[in-house]
Amino acid sequence: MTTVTEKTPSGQKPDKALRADARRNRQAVLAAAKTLFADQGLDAQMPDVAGVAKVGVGTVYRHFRTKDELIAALVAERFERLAEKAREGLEVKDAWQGIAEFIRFAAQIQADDRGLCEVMGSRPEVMDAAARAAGLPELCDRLVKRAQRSGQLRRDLVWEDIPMVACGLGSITQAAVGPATGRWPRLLEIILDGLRAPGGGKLPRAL
Amino acid sequence: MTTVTEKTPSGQKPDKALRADARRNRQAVLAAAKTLFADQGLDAQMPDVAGVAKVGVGTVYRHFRTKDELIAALVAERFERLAEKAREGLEVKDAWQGIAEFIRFAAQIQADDRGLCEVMGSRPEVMDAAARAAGLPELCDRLVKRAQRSGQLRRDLVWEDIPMVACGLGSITQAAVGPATGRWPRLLEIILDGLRAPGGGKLPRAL
DNA sequence: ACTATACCGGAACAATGATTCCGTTTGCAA
DNA sequence: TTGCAAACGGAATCATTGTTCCGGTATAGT
Repeated sequence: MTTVTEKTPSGQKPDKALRADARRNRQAVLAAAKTLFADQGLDAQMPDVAGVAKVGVGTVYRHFRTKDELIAALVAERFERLAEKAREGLEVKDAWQGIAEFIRFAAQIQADDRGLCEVMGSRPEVMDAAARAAGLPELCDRLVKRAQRSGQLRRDLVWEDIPMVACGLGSITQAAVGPATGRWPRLLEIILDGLRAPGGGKLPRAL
Repeated sequence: MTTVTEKTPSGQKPDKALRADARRNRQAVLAAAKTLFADQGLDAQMPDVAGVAKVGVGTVYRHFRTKDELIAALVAERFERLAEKAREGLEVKDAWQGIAEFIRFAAQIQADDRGLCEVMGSRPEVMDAAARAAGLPELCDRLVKRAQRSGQLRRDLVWEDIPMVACGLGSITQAAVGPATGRWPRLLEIILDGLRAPGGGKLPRAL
């Protein structure tokens, strides 16, 4: 069962033990997929991915067994970045700043990636898995608790609310109905405003 | 060109001039589609719709030329209800109550309908068209202006923000990650809280 | 009852797009 | 250099689903 030469078509970080051209192609595919899914959404097609990567479809499939697996890889990468940002947030002096920055980042990441938003909307399981893998539940929990301890975040929030808010922000960024494009950052601030602890906190509500 | 006997396969309200069984079947199809799309999302299949409606596929297609047309019909119906609610909101004594109720309703409608959320997420044009047809831009504008006049709603909101907020709430309701199901109403209240005019308004922020 | 016709059912068709297959090419270790 | 396993390309295949077609059936006016 568990041979040393185990097949790892898409495994975690097996950049080793790959022939030079293979490694290069894999990167090309990932890059192509990233931009294609980002601006065409989830129904960008595999042949197109291959095309943009200057590679045959077969090659795409050698690196990622299915379209879903490719998407999952992309999602994982995003969540990795998110988790990183969360850790940074925990370092920031001001606890509120820490969590607020994290949420802003999450919104931005989605504003830039239609595909990500669609996964969020139509495949919660995938997101959930990726989030768990990146350790986000734990990180969110810490961000929340810390900001609450400092009295700047509403007492009634729990970490599970963070993904929801992030998700909502994601679709807000995409929902730019015609003339409203670019207004989402303001809504983001309004929501953050709502998350702040009533009364408490360093920054008074009225600015 | 414009004959009196014009074909109206799916027209507005041609419930008249339809044979009894046809009218009945049309209703059945709509009902089936409503529930199927509501809980399976947009990729519920036409044959299934027919099946649930106890009707042949052909019949579905006689009433709705394409799947998109069927979806559009469903969406239109929802927006009709939404518009109605908006008009009610304009009648409510308290302007804030009026708009808040409207937004709550919009959130609920989406919480109950996965398909609607997906249309929102992946086909803004359809939504836009339906909203326009139902006169929602105008209605939202009035709701917003009225609540602002009474000093209860943030001055910097414009009607275009309402669809965005509604959209965001929609995906929040769907994003129930496992144990968080049912928490969305609280988030809704938090957001409404953020929309209230700072300082002003009848209800003081601290409860 | 009778017929013209509006409607129905569902098998068959077509299009779209993911995935497989296999002959050819390339990297690299000996 | 040479040998060969690792990779490649992309035409061909398969699966899924929306949509069409047409022989049969129900409705409503006479």
